[in-house]
Amino acid sequence: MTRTKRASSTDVARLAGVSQSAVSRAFSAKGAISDQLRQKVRAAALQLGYRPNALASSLITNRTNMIALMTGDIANPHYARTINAFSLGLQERGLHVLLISLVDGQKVEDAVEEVLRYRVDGVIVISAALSAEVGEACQQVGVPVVLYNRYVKQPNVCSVRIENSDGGRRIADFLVDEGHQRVGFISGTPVDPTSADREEGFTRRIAQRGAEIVARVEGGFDFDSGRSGFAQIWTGQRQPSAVFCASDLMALGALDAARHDFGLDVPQDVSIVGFDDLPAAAWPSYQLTTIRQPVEAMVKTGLDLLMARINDPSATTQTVLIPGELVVRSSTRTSGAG
Amino acid sequence: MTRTKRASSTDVARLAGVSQSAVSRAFSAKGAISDQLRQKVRAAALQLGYRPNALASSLITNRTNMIALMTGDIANPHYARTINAFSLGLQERGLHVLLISLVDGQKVEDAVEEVLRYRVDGVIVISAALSAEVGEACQQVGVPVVLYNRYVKQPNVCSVRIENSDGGRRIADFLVDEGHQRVGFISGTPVDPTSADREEGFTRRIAQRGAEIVARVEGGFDFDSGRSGFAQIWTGQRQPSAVFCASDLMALGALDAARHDFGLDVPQDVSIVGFDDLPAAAWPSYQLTTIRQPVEAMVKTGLDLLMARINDPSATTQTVLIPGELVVRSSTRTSGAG
DNA sequence: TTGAAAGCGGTACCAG
DNA sequence: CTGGTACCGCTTTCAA
Repeated sequence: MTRTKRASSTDVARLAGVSQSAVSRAFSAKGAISDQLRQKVRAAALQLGYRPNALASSLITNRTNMIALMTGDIANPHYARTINAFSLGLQERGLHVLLISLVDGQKVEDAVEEVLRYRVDGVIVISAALSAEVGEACQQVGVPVVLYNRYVKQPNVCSVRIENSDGGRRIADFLVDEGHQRVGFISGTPVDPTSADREEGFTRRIAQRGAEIVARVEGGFDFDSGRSGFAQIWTGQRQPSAVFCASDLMALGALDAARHDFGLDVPQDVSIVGFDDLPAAAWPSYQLTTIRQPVEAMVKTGLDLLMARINDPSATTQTVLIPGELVVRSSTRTSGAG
Repeated sequence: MTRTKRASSTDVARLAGVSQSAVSRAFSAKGAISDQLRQKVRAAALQLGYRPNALASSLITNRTNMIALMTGDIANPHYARTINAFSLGLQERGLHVLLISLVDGQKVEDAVEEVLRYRVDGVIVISAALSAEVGEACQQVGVPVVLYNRYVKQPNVCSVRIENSDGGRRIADFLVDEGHQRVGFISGTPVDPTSADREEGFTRRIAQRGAEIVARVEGGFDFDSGRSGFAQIWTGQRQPSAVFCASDLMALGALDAARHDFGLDVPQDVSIVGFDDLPAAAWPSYQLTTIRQPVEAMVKTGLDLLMARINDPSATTQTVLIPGELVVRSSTRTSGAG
């Protein structure tokens, strides 16, 4: 019984002996229709395996109930949990997710162009890769955009992000408080403002406190770059007593490098700090000191901003900054003095 | 200049002084149209910020170029990398991803129902949660389905999966070869056939080889259940010399429990084996012996199956079994004898 | 409440 | 190659 063509509202109407309007009303929540008629329609629909075509209706309602989620590498656990939270949150709100993975070399504009063809009701940008062009293009066609942990000097684009600079500052304070005077830093992808901001706050405060950054290497936010970054630092001219990595994943790599590639004792020989508070940061093997990103809260905020704009496109745009929380575990030395 | 209404092909046609058909052709790859006309149309389109409405065209072409990806917990690294691979592969093929996260309590049928409204060209099921109903519903409306690491006794549904039973068998052989006689097992979610198959192959072969399963606990595929599962095993009546966990994530938890909660030496005191070969399995802290799932190859196969069915719905359905590969690292003891 | 008819934004067939 | 026209499946006035 393979049917090559799906039943349409016309088919249902014919079978039920009612008008097409009746079918439409039977499936719409606020349709003014008698129970009796609705029953009849539903029965016919069931018999034909009819399901309303959401795309056809979008044509007239101007709502697709689809939101584009533009992301970077999903395999990166930080993105993974963010996507997960957004995906669940959107579904709870009755929206569907059009997932776009930005590939490294890919032209961002093309991806946006593509998405706009699908008439999504909104766009959420999580990726590290894009920014201004997107806001531009979407704004022109009136599609609300929310930037997650990104920002752009553009008006009319909402964003939520963690206080990166402040996070870096807290880590600097913490390390100096614990007696560190020579520290190192492993950055994320060079172009990423997230990494830059964390570094800025860190660097500035380290200097203010009279400590010194004796090594800095460029990483790429992934495990391996943390591992090789640490190696580069440790084999360099001056060895720091603590290394701050711009992301947890890199910190895990750095920690493993310290322990397993160099046979060091962490935190006695060197302290390691990350940023994000991934689940793995709490695993017994790592016990990483880090800045916690309250993902749930951030995602909720992002969704609220998006929904607000969708429901009222003229609503003022907002930028919400969310403070991180220093989570001290045992990858960092605690000074005897307290 | 915020426009509340987007330009349509009619608008472009009017501005360019051409027919609507011309606009359509100008944006379709195989449109028989002169370069000159195309230029003119494109210019007008650019001026109006026009983009073809993919949804409207789907109405007539019966193709949306959207594929539903139904998944479980994205935060689980195993799912994350699978989704990543599918997402990239689909994009390469010019398809878009409608991402559906199955929530635990959620009725699967509802999710499918929802997806079918969007007229996706195909469905890929990665989740642990669903199976038969989906195939049923989709098949009735002629939407190709591919099951990833799932199966169902249903005809007309394609699937790819790793040889779970065989993987369990190989691990049993490996452990016995290395001199283990008393082993333990931590399962995944009880209802999951993936876990059951791995266990079946493992258990049977362990018995065949004259070794013994001295402990078995139920886990849930996550880190914590591996950790607590190991604790349960180790504090039980008889301690095994090796524990096989139905997934890597659980194995990492078990390994951490052994080392950090019980102060054991892995692999001297106890060997730990997982299944999946997550990136983390290769991290220096873990060095987990496991069965590698060739994710890229499996996903490619899944996509090929899906595309074949989309292009020819009458194509015969296939089930592809892909063998896993035993990856021996240092979480397992190597017998001196070799 | 119910039905008829006019589109929503495109595509495809047809004649020229 | 180009334009006219019917129609995809649904929602939404507007009358009845």
